[in-house]
Formats: sequence, structure tokens, C-alpha cells
Amino acid sequence: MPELPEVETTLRGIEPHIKHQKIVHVTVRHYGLRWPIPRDIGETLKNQVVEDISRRGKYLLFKTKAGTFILHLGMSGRLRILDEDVPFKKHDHVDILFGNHKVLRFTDPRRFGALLWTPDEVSEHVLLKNLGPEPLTGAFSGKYLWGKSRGRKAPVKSFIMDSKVVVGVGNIYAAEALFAAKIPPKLAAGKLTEARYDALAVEIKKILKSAIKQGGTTLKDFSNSEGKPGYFSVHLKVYGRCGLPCENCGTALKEIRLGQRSTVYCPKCQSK
DNA sequence: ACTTCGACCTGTTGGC
DNA sequence: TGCCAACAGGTCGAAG
Repeated sequence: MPELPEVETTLRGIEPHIKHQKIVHVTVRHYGLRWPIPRDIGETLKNQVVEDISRRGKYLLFKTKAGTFILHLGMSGRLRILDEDVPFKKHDHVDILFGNHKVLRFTDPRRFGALLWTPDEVSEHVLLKNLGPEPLTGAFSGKYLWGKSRGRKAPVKSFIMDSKVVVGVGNIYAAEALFAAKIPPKLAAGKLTEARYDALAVEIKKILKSAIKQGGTTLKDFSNSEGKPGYFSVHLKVYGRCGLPCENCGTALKEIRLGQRSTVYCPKCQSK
């Protein structure tokens, strides 16, 4: 489900309920996520206090004195804050109970998510250490993208979805940002000019920021929200609109496959 | 160093 | 209506 804005919204939603709270108990009902949840995660986390929660790309990082647990929502995952007596349902794989009697519940039908533990510096973790810059920081710019893309033949859409290039740009917002910047998704990344990457970086930042902002206003109290940030966010102009008229020019939007992902674009506005 | 492709899962959708 | 194939917002790791 989530792209970066949804993960960020989740972070902001759960943080006030669990920051500085002590973990009292962990219930794992299904260890088989993308990677197995460590069997001793309950032992490891018991009595630890969550000192801080942060995000790196789409990974949520829960820091304790003993180490950090890393949580990824995969494609269909979500987190909710619930009262401890709320019964679990089919895909509710993990409950983390806190001293304030709140439960952080992880639900994930497809089980592409992950829950891992590291006692070490989390930025050195194998899943995090090679990630590209955060898109909403100064390190991410048109100049950066341009430099990074020299010699690359992959389509620009695949390029910006590569987490080693930049984190947090998923299929939906990649398509939307390319539309906004008027760039054909399948152009070879290495062929774009710096000016076009400037425009693209601006649009990526814009769309992510606006989605985060909407997420924040949509969901004021996370504990009552059913934890469904969803695609609340921005009005989508191309994603999921194949065959419908382009909002700029009226041309029917087209769909192609790029890197096994569906890709919608306007054949006129994004023609070269 | 870069690209492509299979893999991990279940639920939903669209075509016949 | 029922069945089955294809597909879904992620992303890693193997192989080319």
C-alpha cells in the first residue's frame, strides 16, 4: 500500500502514542514475512523503551537502548494503535503491547512487509546502508539526479524508482511526477538534460510534500483512524486513468509496462 | 557497474 | 454466476 507519504503519515500518527513507552509484551501470530521475524523478538523487545521513531525511505525505525527494530509495510501492510482488548483478525500478524495499554498492531495480507532487529548502528544495516538520499532533503536535486544518471540506459521512471538512486518514490508518484514535469517515462535516464532533472526533482518534492500534508490533515487522531492513510492524498492525474482524457490536453492517456510496472502517461504532453 | 527478471504472498478484478 | 488468470501501491538478490 504505502509510498513515502503514507509511511510518513503512519509515523506521525503512531509516534505520540508510543514514544517513550515501554514494551510490555510482543505477540507474533505469523513469523513468515518477507524475511522471517526473529523468533526471539519478544524476548529482545520486552521491557525496552522506544526512545525515538524515525523513517529512512519506507523503513520505520524504532530506537531502543539495546538496538533498533526495523519495520517495513511492504505492499499491503499497515499499522494501527488500538486498545489492548481489541480482538485480532485474519492478517493481524504482530501486536506490540505498551505500558500505556495501547497496542501497536501490524496487519499485512500479502506479507511483503518486514520486522527485523539490529543491535548495531541502524544506518549500517544491510537493508539501509546503500540507500540513496531522502527526496525531501537538499541532497536530492536535479543536479544530483543528472550526475547519477549519466550512462544509464534504464527508463527514467525505473531510474527514479531505484532506491539506490533516491528512496521513497513508488510507482504512483513516479508516474505523477513525470507527468507534471512533462517527461516521457521510458526515455533513457542518461539522455535527460540537467534542466529536465531540475524540473523532475521539483515535482517529486512537490507531490510528496503535498501528499504528506494531506495525510496530516486527513487523519487527526491515529488511534481512531483505522490506520488507513491510503491514497488519500493528492489528486492523481495519470495513475489509474488509462484511456481517460489528459487534464492538460484532453488526449487519451496511455498505459505501458516499464520494469514490470504499469505506467500511465499522456502521449502528447509527455511525447519527448 | 548496470539491467532484467524471478521471488515473496493474498485479495481483487476482469474476461470468458 | 463461476472460474481462472492476471494483476496490485515494494524491493531484494541472483543471473546475465
